[in-house]
Amino acid sequence: MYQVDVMSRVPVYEQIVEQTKKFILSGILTAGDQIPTVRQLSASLSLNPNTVQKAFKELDRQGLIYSAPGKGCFITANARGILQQQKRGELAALEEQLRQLSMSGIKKEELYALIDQVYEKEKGEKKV
Amino acid sequence: MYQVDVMSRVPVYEQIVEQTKKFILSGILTAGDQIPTVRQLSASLSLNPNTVQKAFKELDRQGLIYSAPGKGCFITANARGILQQQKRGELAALEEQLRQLSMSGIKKEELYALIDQVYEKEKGEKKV
Amino acid sequence: MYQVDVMSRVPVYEQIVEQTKKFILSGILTAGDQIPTVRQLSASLSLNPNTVQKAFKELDRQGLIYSAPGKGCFITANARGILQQQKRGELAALEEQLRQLSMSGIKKEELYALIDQVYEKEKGEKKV
Amino acid sequence: MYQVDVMSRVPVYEQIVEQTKKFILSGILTAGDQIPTVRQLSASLSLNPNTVQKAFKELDRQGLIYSAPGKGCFITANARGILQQQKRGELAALEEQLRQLSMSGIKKEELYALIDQVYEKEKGEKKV
DNA sequence: GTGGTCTAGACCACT
DNA sequence: GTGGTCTAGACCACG
Repeated sequence: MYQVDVMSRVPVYEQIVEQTKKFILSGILTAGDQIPTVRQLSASLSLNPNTVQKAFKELDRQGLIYSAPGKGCFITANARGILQQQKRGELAALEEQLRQLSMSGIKKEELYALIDQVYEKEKGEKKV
Repeated sequence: MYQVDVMSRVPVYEQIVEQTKKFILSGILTAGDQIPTVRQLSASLSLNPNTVQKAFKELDRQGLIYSAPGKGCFITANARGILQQQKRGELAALEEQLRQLSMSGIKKEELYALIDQVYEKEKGEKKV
Repeated sequence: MYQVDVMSRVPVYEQIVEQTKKFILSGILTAGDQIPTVRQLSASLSLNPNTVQKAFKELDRQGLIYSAPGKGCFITANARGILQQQKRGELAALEEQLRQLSMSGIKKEELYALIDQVYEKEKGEKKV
Repeated sequence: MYQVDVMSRVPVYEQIVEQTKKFILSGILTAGDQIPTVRQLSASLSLNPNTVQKAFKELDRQGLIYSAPGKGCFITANARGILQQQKRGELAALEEQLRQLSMSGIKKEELYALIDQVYEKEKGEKKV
């Protein structure tokens, strides 16, 4: 399920955070689901337990998981809602990005096409 | 012209690189133009010359500027072209980003509107 | 293993880069190997950590090593291949060099002999 | 005749020195010939006279030219001989270069071919 | 412990 | 004056 790239310049713990978020957003992990334990994950990814611990602490801080001592970590009830809010907040950053693309000769239509492509696939997945 | 945020998590030298790229892309700096000297910029931004130097070296490495020791640093002939190519290459990353937005309940129409807004402004600037 | 000449006109950090390349090409360092840490190397060569850091960053940039913050720097999987390609690209420069030698009265046969000498030694090493 | 590349990382004055050497070696400039004056060359190359002056000083130092105050600079009688001696001394450096090529999978035969190619052309030029 | 960034200030070569 | 390199030493994030 999880996989990290140690060669990437993005910190390993952040990769775990991002992947967990992706899992929640895409519905692979839903409210109440238990995520792997620190030991399990650190073993399967050959990582230092501290690294995994740090990732989980960050997810906890953002209110996406809660830890039940002795039992494990679980997705919070409103994890998905929190993430959707976060993403909406990132729209501003997207605007700046689009501005630079517009100055790079990328045509409006290319972006339209890209959006359509992503949303079509999304639609298809929902049917499943 | 230049301005940096030392509190940001993104390295100062990288901020300088990004801003220079933005200047090139937007036409503020064009082929042959001299950019500020290391000393000028480090003084005006209250930075250590080494930090600015590091930024310039990175720009040189990417082929966006060339440095003529004893004279200064200048925008290369095809700097803009290189940047446009770079941005085009980043379209793939945008796709993943859009995928996450689509899963966050952001409507296709919101993205269309954002694009239109950016490209309209662009059009206006071109008229000037 | 490493050794630098601070009196040389070629920058120390570049000497480190070149030596590392040589180690990779000769098989002393192979894919996955960890190279000395910044602190180790700077201490053993009596250099400032920054100088070594600069060398490693350059190697990283060329795709010959990757740095895993908190762990160390390692030879990339295709480092050797990249180097072999680089050297092949330098053949053009060799041609100009040979042209000047030919105009300096150096006989063709002297160059043949030099090549044979190098390739004979190479052959000998392969046997070991 | 002369031409410099300000974008190169090799110093401009050194480019002038190298080109002059090349002219001597190839017979374009021979003993007693007058080379351009500092003013002429700095004007035609759009360079600072100091830069040209520095190049000429270096050529003088190496015994390749001598300056007759008020008249100009001239190629010395044994300039060509000095250069041929210099090139011969550089054969050692070539050996190390060849060693690296041999470790890069470049075949002996490729080098033979390169030499033949250069020496054939040389031969042809001599006929003219 | 690791690498990455930054400051402070020096020296050099080049123009 | 310019950029390029280096030392000395600090602080941070990461594992």
